[in-house]
Amino acid sequence: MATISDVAARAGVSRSTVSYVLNAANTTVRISDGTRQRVMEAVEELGFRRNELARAVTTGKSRMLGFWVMQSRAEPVARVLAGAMKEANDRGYFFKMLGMDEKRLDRSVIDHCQEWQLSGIIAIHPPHLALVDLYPRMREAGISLVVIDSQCPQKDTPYIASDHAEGMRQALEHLMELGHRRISCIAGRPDASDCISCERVAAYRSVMKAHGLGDHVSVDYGHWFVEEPGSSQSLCERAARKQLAGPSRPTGIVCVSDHTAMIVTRTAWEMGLRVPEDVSVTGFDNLGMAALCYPPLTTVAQSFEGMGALAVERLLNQIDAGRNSGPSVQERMPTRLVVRASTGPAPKRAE
Amino acid sequence: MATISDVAARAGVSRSTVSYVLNAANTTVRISDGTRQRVMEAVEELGFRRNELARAVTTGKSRMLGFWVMQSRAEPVARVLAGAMKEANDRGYFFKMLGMDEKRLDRSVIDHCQEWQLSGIIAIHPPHLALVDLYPRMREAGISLVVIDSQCPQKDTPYIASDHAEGMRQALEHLMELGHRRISCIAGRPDASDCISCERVAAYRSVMKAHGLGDHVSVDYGHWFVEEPGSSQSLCERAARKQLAGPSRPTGIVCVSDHTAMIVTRTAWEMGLRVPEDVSVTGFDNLGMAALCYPPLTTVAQSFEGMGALAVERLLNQIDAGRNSGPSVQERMPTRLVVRASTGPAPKRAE
DNA sequence: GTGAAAGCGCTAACAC
DNA sequence: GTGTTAGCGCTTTCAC
Repeated sequence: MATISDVAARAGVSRSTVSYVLNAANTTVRISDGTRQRVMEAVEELGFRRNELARAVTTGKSRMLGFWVMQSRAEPVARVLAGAMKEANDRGYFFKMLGMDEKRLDRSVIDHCQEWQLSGIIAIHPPHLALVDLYPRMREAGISLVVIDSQCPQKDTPYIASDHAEGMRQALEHLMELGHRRISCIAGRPDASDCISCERVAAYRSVMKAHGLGDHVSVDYGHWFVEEPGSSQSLCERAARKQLAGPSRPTGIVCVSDHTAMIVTRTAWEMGLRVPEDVSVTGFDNLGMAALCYPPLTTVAQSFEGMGALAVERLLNQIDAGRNSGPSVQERMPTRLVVRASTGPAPKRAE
Repeated sequence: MATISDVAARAGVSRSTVSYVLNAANTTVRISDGTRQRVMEAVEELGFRRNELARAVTTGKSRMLGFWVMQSRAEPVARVLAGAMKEANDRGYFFKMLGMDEKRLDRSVIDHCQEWQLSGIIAIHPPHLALVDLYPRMREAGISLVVIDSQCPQKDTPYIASDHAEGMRQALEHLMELGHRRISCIAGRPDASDCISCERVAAYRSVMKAHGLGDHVSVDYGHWFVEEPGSSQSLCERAARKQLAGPSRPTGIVCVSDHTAMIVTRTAWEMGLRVPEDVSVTGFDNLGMAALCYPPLTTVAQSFEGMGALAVERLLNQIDAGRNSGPSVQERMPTRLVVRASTGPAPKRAE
């Protein structure tokens, strides 16, 4: 590999001159057109590629960001990452992958950031405990952080998530417009740390109350998302069976995730109930499968790609602002209701 | 950030001594326990973290691998990445993300590898054209490459994919054991470049023939996988409707992907056919949704994580072997049939 | 066993 | 405008 010295020699100039023409954008130094020509030609002829590693050492900026993922939910993670990468690449940054289903890295994330001079990291749904421990230390170490979709983030942690409450409201009001009044909810596991689900459930309760349907509020708990399908389903299924049994069953069920909604739908079929004729079901996420299943799922779409892109924007702002950046913000991405075929008019039933 | 010099000063030794104790594993030089003690204490007290960037510059090895993804199919990509990362981390390597849905990087992949001293890259389903162009140049540049699941890889490209033929055989023989004889196939788009689908279809044909069912061979084409559900479904759906119409319809349908199978199943429901009572359906992939839909999908599981891990192993072997590595291999990962509820005994019907 | 010194490839303050 | 020089943080050869 040709180095900058080789280029300098070939062009008959000094190394710094070469560096200047290479960094034309970042420097005030002006190089004459003739020299620049010769340098560029030499670069071309030698197939020279600048060593970004060395560059990062001298400048102290690696232009690498970390992407830290715990508990991978495959599709959302991939989509957030895709959105983040697109935005980062546009700005000349790249991602180094950290974590990904690892309970923890062998050396801590902070060590890793320091060793690799990472400017900052995006952490996607880190568990509460990991975050409580980590964030103050990162702050102290001067490493920027933006969290996506964590469980119970502390109030001062820069944080991006969907507007769960708004999403839930969209789903509920959609059902209400279709005439549903008896609407129940199937939520994530009742685990206190699971705030994403909690937020949605809280919204369910308050929207129901606001529409004078407080008496119909009914929440049961399944699993939040599924890694190993086996056991997880049964919890959700049990919740669904419980709610769907008997004549006073709900006419609509809002679920806190597409996974949950799929299981609820399946359970309904298995119980001889038709969706949406007998019971309408809504999901939350709008994963790929939502469009494919039968009936195609009415669900609240999250903009995973959008969250990724926004996270990068916030992260880079933070980095540019230096370590004494302004007060960190928590932001909510708008959700969008996607109406498909799993919801329909409320059946007329004796109550 | 403390540097190695700070540590040296504090421990009262030279910088090289510090470097030696830090690299105890890689060097033959032995340091006395006393000195090592003092150095380690200094490291501790100063909270010293070695600058891996600088280290990479001097050694010329970045211990970073590239993960290049085109045309993201979210879940498979995420799972391959997870498997690859686990393996890489165990060996002290990390991934820098390249591509991800970008049609191409602004600077070419090769430039990027050279600039960042990447030891090698994993490319997941790169399009045929990209690969044809790229591989020889990478070879020339001395950058190792392992391809996962490409369309039509050249024979000399190190390549890992599922044993599609074996997987298709598993699905077919499962149906045959259940008494099915009239088994049709729904494949990816008839696009010539789509060899993954082609391999499965070819296997379908040959297994059918081998069992004396050549007369029942029937292939129709939908979309291979779905990014934007809207239009894609209709193709698959049309194929399914065509096959399922009339009394001489197949009793079993093998699909080349879970996506396809979901659509076929849905179409069957919509046509008033029951799955599996009237028609059995198999998928291919075993994505998360396969366990959640109704009925839960019998499908051929691919070990995405396994492919990722194996790719890393092969890549690192290649890297260790130097640029004149042995003949590159193409490997097949075993598949595993997961029997769920979308398949059942063939219905007795007048033929 | 330890240190001095040269080097990795690049940037940037300073001179001319 | 361009070159000289020092420096980024680390590794590694070579003496002692």
